[in-house]
Amino acid sequence: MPGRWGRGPAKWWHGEFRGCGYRITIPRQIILQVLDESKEHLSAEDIYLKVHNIYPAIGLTTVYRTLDLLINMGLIFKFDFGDGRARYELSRGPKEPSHHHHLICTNCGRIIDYTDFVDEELELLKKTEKKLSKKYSFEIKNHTIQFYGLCEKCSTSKE
Amino acid sequence: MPGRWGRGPAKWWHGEFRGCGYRITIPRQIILQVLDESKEHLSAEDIYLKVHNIYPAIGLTTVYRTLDLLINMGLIFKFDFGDGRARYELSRGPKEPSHHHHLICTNCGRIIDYTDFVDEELELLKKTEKKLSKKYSFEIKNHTIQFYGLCEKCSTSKE
DNA sequence: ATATTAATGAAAATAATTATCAATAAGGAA
DNA sequence: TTCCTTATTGATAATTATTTTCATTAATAT
Ligand SMILES: [Mn+2]
Ligand SMILES: [Mn+2]
Ligand SMILES: [Zn+2]
Ligand SMILES: [Zn+2]
Repeated sequence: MPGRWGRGPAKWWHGEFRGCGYRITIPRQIILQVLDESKEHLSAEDIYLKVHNIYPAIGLTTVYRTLDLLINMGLIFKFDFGDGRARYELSRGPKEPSHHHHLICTNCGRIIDYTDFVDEELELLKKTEKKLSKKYSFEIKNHTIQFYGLCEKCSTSKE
Repeated sequence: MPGRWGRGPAKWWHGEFRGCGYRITIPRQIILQVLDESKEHLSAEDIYLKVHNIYPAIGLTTVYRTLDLLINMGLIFKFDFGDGRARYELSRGPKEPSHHHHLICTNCGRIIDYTDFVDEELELLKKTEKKLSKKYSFEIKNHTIQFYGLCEKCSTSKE
């Protein structure tokens, strides 16, 4: 069954791979597909299981290796939300620029993506980065902002 | 040699322990002492080794257990800077309120504490927290802000 | 189609953290 | 102080996420 995988229209990230001399393999394509289709914050094992449904030959090692590669290429971000495993998400889709921050419930682990910034916030962030860059001679590439606390459910159930 | 440890003036956190019904033990006192005396971001093993110099009977398990306790009491913060081990620091000393953010070099792992906020930053942060609390019914307890990039050394050595 | 070699996956190795459990010592009562 | 209760400890074993190894496979250029 030739063409079972990878024969569709070239994806937006093919160029990125080619430019770096990396091969476009079936595992890599499906891992990216899984990341693209999920709105959650997937762990390596989550990804492994999802890929496994589509391509059972996948190995967990390959998932880790590919995630590492994607991080270095800047295509995904790696997060630690305190549950003992790393979690990953696409840094930017072809669609919307998905920059956002996180609200993390320290009781149940729920994660809320927070995207509705105000101009004021973005402006100040830019200004702060500039200030820090100069003062510490630090070349800032990106940032994370996380708010910890109790989600609605956990907050009310604790009274 | 009675009074070898723990006979000095009562520390600021003794009340916190008593209030929770926790016992004030030698390991706990020395772990807090080590955290208090260090300006670095110590890992559990770092702490274990430092405590071991003062109190060789210490066990690594106790370090982990105590750190967990201190986190739950709100006396320390736990951070992940991406080097595979958690790092800890006192959340507030008796001296200065030490709230700060971090610059993290993704090349050499250097961590820079950043404390020189502007009023504008603090104000906006407060405002943002209030907005998020309301919109997502999320009870915000604290936050982390981390900037990733290249430190001076790594930035220049890469040209 | 063939050659080259990057990429893969099974398995073993690592390393941080957690669980177990008998021994110890903190803190209250006498 | 001395004794009692039980929270705390530390040695050890267990767990678990991630890495390393290495022989096999498959993506790409020719
Ligand atoms: Mn997110
Ligand atoms: Mn710090
Ligand atoms: Zn919750
Ligand atoms: Zn550096």
